[in-house]
Amino acid sequence: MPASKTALDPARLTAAVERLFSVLRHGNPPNDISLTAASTLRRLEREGPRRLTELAAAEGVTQPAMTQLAQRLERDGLAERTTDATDGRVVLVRVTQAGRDLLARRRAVRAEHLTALLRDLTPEDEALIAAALPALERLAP
Amino acid sequence: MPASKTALDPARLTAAVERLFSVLRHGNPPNDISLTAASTLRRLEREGPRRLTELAAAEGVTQPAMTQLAQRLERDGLAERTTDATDGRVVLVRVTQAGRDLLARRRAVRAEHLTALLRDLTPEDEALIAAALPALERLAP
DNA sequence: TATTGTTATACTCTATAACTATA
DNA sequence: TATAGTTATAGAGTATAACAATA
Repeated sequence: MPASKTALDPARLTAAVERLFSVLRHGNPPNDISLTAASTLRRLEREGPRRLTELAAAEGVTQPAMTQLAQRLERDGLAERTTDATDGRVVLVRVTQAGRDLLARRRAVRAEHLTALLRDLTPEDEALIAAALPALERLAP
Repeated sequence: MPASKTALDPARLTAAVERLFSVLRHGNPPNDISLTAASTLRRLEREGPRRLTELAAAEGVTQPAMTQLAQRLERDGLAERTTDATDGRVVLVRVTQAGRDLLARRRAVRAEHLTALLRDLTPEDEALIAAALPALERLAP
C-alpha cells in the first residue's frame, strides 16, 4: 500500500505546530528565560563548551546578540565564559550546574503541562501522535 | 486492540515541537512581525473586531502591552482602532486588508518552507504525520 | 590583513505602577 | 467606585555600524 497520496497540508501542519508551541509556552514557569537563551543552554548541555561565533551562527543571531546573551547568562549564573589558551581572541561558553538545573526544571514543568493536555485526548489520538513522533523528529532534526 | 500503552514521551514531543517551531520560524520572511502580533492579527481575522482587554487576555499579555501592540499595528497599517459607540471607554481593534494580505503572504512563505522540508521525508513518514495531524489539532485547539 | 569579540546606538516587545476618562 | 485604556519607566532581546585585540 504505497503512500503516494499523503494529503499533508503544510499550512495546516504549520498552524498546528504554532498553536501547540503557543500552548506549551504559556505553560512555562514564571520568569522563564527566552527562546534563544533556552536553546543556547540546551546546545551547551548537549554539545559541550562552544565559541561565541559558533553559538551565534547555530542559533541564527548576530555575534553582538550572542555576546550580550552570554553576558546575561553569566550574570545569572547559568553559563561561564572562559578564554581559549591557544587563541587569545576566542571566548568559550559553557553551561554551569545551575544552568543544567534550570533546564531540568523547565523540562519537568513542560512535561507536566503536556501530560495534562494529553489526558484530554483519546488513547487512539495519543497513539497516532506517538507513531508520528519519530517522523516529526526527522522533519526538524 | 486497546491502546493502553501509548509510550508517548511528553519531553520528546515538547522538544520536537520546539525544534519544528524554530525551524519554521527561521524560514520566515525578513522583517516578520512578532509572535504576538501575528497571533493577534490571526485572531482578528478569525473572530472579527475585538476589544483591547479581550485581546490582551486572549494573547496572554498585559493591557499596556496590547495597547502598544495595537498602536504599532495601526501605525503599520495592519489594524485599525475605533471607539465603541455605546461605551466611550472601549477601543475596538480590527484587521485591515493590508493585515489580511500580510497574513496570507506569511502563510504562503511558511507553507513553501515546510513543503521543502517535507521533500526530504519518506512518503511513509509523511503519511504518519498526516495521520497524526487531527490528533495534534485536538491537542492544541 | 583577517578573525574574534565588544561597544554604541536604536528599535521592538514586555512588565509594573501611576494616571485619565468613562460608566 | 469600578472599568477601559494610556502613559511612564525599566529591562530583555535584537540589529547594524564602528571599534579593539589577537592571529
